[in-house]
Amino acid sequence: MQEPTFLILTALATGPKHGYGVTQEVAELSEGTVKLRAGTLYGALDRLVEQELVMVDRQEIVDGRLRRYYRLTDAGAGKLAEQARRLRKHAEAAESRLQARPNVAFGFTATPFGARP
Amino acid sequence: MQEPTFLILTALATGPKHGYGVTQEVAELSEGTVKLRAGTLYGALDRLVEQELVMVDRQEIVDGRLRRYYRLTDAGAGKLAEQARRLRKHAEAAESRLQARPNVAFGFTATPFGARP
DNA sequence: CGGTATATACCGGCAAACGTAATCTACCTG
DNA sequence: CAGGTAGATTACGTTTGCCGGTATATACCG
Repeated sequence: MQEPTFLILTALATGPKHGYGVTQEVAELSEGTVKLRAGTLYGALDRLVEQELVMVDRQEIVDGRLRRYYRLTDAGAGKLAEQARRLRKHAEAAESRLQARPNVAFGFTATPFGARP
Repeated sequence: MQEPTFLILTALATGPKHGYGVTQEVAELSEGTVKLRAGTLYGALDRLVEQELVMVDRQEIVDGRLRRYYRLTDAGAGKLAEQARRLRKHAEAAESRLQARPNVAFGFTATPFGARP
């Protein structure tokens, strides 16, 4: 599972949202670093529905525009929990290994012989 | 950056390793869940070298076989640190949201009306 | 002698994300 | 009232990067 997909599931964890709402929620929870494009968003949602990690909650028509709400299934919540644990483990592994690494504490220090800037 | 790539950088954080060594290290640090295939490994290494996140440290010939060691560049270590922080944030966001979610505390509880098992 | 472990190279396939444009309505601004 | 912005989804082509398999080569073990 890739990052956009993971974040979509995370956004849906607090309750049903429609596609556009997911985009906003993802932008927020990622501190503005991830802005989902339409292609990514709806493509991922379709796949998630197919995999039954997400389902269509309901749909409304507001101002003549369709608004389709999605929500996590139990399987989706389970999958998200599993993936979150996985990510955390990986992040911890990386961070502890980086600490053990003497050089490059903050930004730029010793670039060993022969390396370019 | 995807998971295999992230794990390759993590494996190299403790010091230079050759390709095969990276595979083993990744299998270990991921608790056996990620076993890199040759195509994935060398493809990713080539890309990382091109992006200058990793560089060839040295190469030896052992038993007539080439053994090429790779190591993290400073840029690579920086990128890894950044990505690790990112992953941790995402994992935290997901986990706190899942806690806030009442049903599905442990595995299987209330499956709302109309959902299949 | 055959299988397994160590190591890397190469290549085609494919899923997913990326990017952009098109569409439609409501609302605000000059 | 024209024109831009925000909301919301659909559609389509491109690119990226992982996946799987095959090939190659040597050493060691049973």
